[in-house]
Amino acid sequence: MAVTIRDVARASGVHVSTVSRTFSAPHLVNAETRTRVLAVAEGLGYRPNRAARALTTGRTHNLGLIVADIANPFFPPLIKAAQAQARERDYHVFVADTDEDPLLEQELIETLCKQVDGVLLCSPRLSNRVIERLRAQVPFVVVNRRLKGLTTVLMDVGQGAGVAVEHVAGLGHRRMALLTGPQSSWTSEEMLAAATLAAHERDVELVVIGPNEPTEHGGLAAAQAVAASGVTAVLCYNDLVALGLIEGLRERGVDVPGDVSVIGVDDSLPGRLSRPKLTTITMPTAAAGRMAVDLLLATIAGPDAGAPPRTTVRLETGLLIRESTQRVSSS
Amino acid sequence: MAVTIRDVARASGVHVSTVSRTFSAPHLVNAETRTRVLAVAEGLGYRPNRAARALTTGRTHNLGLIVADIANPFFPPLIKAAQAQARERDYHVFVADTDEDPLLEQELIETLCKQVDGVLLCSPRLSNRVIERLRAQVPFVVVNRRLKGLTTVLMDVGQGAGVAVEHVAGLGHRRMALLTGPQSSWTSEEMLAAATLAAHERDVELVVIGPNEPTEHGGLAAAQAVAASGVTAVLCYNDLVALGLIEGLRERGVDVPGDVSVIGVDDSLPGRLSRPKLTTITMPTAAAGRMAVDLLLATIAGPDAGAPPRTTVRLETGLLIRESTQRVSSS
DNA sequence: ATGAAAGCGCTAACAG
DNA sequence: CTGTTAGCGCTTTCAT
Repeated sequence: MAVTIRDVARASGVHVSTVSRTFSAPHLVNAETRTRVLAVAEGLGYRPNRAARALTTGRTHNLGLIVADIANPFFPPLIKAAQAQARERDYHVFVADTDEDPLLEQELIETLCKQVDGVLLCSPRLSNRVIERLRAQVPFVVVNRRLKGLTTVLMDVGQGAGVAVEHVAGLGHRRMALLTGPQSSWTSEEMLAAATLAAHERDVELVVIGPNEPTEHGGLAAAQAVAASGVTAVLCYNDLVALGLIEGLRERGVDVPGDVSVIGVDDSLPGRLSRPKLTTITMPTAAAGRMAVDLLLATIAGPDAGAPPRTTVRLETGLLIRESTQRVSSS
Repeated sequence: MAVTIRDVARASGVHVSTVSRTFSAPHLVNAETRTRVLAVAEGLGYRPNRAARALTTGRTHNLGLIVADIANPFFPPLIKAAQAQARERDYHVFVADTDEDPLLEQELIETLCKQVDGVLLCSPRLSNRVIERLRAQVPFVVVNRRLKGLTTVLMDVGQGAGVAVEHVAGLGHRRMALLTGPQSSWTSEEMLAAATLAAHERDVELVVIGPNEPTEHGGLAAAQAVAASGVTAVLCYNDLVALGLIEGLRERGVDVPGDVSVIGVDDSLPGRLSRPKLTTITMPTAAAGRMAVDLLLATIAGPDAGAPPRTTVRLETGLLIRESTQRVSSS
């Protein structure tokens, strides 16, 4: 077995509780004793057993991070940032992929919750009812979904969508399409609402096409409808859809941005590396990940720690203009 | 507090040990009692506390997964697969990103190891010496690095590189470059060795350029050297480097694949969606993730479980020919 | 087949 | 400031 607190106690001639204090409340122990114990612990290669500690403190110092699809390029930067922030705060994080399956998501939360102090739910597919029930078991912070009474981090894609429509209108486009995402997506709803409003204001006609699968296949499949719609600009649910659409349009002899301007959402790696470089709405995924972790930790600490119990943080998005949008051709 | 085994015992009128058995050794308990206990547990929403269980059994049912960079598109499919496989086996997984920092990697392993039954090390940056020392603390399985006496999952990129050189030679190229990766990368060394051999056999001149940063920036930065080298084909450390290179060449008026053919490694999403579609060596990342988890679990179970203690699994790679390679122009 | 009791590694009052 | 004493939730002999 590994070296325990008991070994350290014996080797340094003090009681276990003193060793314990040395690690969890150093100020309560004599400086001399402390350094001695520390030295012995170091020498023995002692590492506190967090699971055992959790048993008495009720704090595991672990977080759960649940996402729909790790392989979706939107998530890795978020996971990376959340994980880094957690480590900074001395927390480890379980990462789980639900494969877009609500039942699996629920099962995961339930088995995980005994082992974590809180759970980060990213773009959850679970029904509000279930989330409501689960939150009694473990603190939640939700990313990119609006949920009454829960701490939430939102990336304000609506704002970005508005700016995108402005951009397109400014380039002279009068007729544009919006490729929506999955039915249950909060992001998609936000985009729809904001784009509708902005289009109306700028007197741009908006054609809504969807729902679409949130992948390149979704975009590819929508190319037919886009080509037939006669629009000269398209705002897509995400970069993947945009990239798939561009591919589909190309197959039909429609040039981007020559004939049609295309805008994505996420500023994902594929969009940055594609040709033409994708104009896209930037999502503050890393900031959202860090923020979500801090809010979760604050929630865990409890209201006594001066943390606002239920907050909704709205992070700004931006429009990154690259090569896939251009002035409408004067044909 | 949450509902414990004690609550279930009280509510179903049996002793805690019986409840415990109901979950961990069902066959040792009377069928009638078992169903009753199960029903009560279900009704109370009882979930065993894995951390507490770990304290007595020594098995946490958790795995650690350590990668250099979650945001590198090579890793997400591997993480996803490993995580899914682990869940299948009733294991949860901690995911940690080392930011390519060996010290952080070591620290992570040391704090994690008390909470996991084993660790999956993906493309570790740690020195062999340190790994050697750490393996005493916790079972390891290493992905994409050759390590004496450790269970290892290798993706045979050397084989793929050989095929790639064949492909290029078959297209009439007589002079090609290899953009290597980071100094410490096993993958890079394998590619170098195999490409050198294959080039020699096919009487192709091989120019080695590197080391390069394993990102699009690395490729971009190498474009100058590639353009100056006068090669007509380039095999790159990974897709990102290839994509960066293509971008850099384009800026210099060099067309891909018109003037230069480019091959990447990974079959990552950006390569699939870029233009021209990248010819690439496919890496069996998902299979490697699943395999690594199963080998790790076997290692944990111990040699008594009939598992080969130290295996080296070599997974085949392939060449996916798309649009970034073509017959050498007869100029 | 079930109960009793001890203990996993650690923390948390409570004494002293 | 340090030692004593209980447990945290669960498994595991050992009895019964």
